[in-house]
Amino acid sequence: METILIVDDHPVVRRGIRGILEDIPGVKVIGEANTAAEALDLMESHHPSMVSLDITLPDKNGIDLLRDIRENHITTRVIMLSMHPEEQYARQAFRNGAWGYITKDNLSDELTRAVVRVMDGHKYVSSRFAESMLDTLEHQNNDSRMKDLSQREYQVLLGLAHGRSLKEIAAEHHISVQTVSTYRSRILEKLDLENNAELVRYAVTHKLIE
Amino acid sequence: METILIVDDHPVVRRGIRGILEDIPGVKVIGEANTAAEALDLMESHHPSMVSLDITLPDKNGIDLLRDIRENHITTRVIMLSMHPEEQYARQAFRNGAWGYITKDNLSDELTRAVVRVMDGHKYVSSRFAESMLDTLEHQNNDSRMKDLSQREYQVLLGLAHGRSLKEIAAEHHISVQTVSTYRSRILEKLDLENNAELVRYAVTHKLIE
DNA sequence: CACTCCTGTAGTAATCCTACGACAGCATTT
DNA sequence: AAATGCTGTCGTAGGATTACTACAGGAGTG
Repeated sequence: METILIVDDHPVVRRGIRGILEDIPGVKVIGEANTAAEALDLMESHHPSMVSLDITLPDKNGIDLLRDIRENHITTRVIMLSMHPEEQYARQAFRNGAWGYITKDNLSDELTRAVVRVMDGHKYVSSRFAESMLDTLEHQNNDSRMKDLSQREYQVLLGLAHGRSLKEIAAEHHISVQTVSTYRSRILEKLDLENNAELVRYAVTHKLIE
Repeated sequence: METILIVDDHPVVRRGIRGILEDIPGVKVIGEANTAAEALDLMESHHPSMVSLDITLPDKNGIDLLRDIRENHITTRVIMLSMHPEEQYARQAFRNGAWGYITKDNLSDELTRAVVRVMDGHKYVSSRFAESMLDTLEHQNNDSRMKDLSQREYQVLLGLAHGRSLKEIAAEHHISVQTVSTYRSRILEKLDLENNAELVRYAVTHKLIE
């Protein structure tokens, strides 16, 4: 019996996921968490064999939580769910030990497939993502600058592109405003941009937002 | 019997919403659409009395769809769902005849409340918005249409979108930095934008730059 | 004509942002 | 092993930006 913990801050989504998972034979949902803290608590008490983890959580970045989980619960397999096909996150997810990465686009189909695959000990990547990964590999000439951003830098890039202030971004990631500002400088440097306006344009043309 | 059409491009979310709605006595979900086109088709064939409509759809902006629905199905009441609490959308939604606006944050609770309220002929706004709504309505009594930008404002819009600093723009036009800042404020107000990032995006999508 | 809206303009004070410098822990290279 | 480079993290200080407030002249309206 596979025991699964659902981590997502949107109750509707949790409900949807629970429904999907409970239709899979041999699977039991043992709990739902809507924050990283709650998730860790529940992991401590229930030791689920699998976790369905959203990348965006209120108190912590999903990737960070993934790392925490990997540290203390090595056997637990994590499937990351993302609302958007942001490739950068997918790579980071796998780099940090995720077993699956799917976007919520066509979750109903994919989640089942992913869980079944992972139950059998395989890794799972959505076909959609596989394609875009190929794409990326092919087109890396022009776009390779992106991959050089560190995780933090990427987070800040997204935040700024979305119009969040340094202060907000800092709070979101629990770091100081100055740190965020440093990342911003490094982003501009690495991507050869001059100012925030160019940064936003960069994000738009590279489909990181909208 | 209230007949409801669910419009959302994320199957999980649809599933969650369907579950919630089907728990309300007197409610029947008569279909699910994941694109605007599909939604209009289903409306044509089923004439639902209510629509649960996501603001972001693949083929069309939710607000636009809302407008279409209002044009051809005046009696159908629409409740808008949004993933994020972007107030400007809420305003637009009501301006375009929505009956309810809720964020998916705490959807399970709110959706039921909203549907029940709307079934009874009331409008529904999550309390979270109530305040900012009032604010806006007050402002909009006098003026609801979006006026054009003045010459100066347009110049500043272009300058900012190009990434020039207030200082540079001020020098360029021989006016003080504060004046430029005032124009900026008026631009944000008039175009219903929140910050410079949105301003840049606006300029990009309206082809004012690049 | 009186009234209101829009536009151009700017000051003040409170914040915000940014450039720079620092430093420690890794990873990679030599 | 020593050197180098990248990453994550901050502090300081001063310039930049912002929200507010203000006011005058012109346009449009009842």
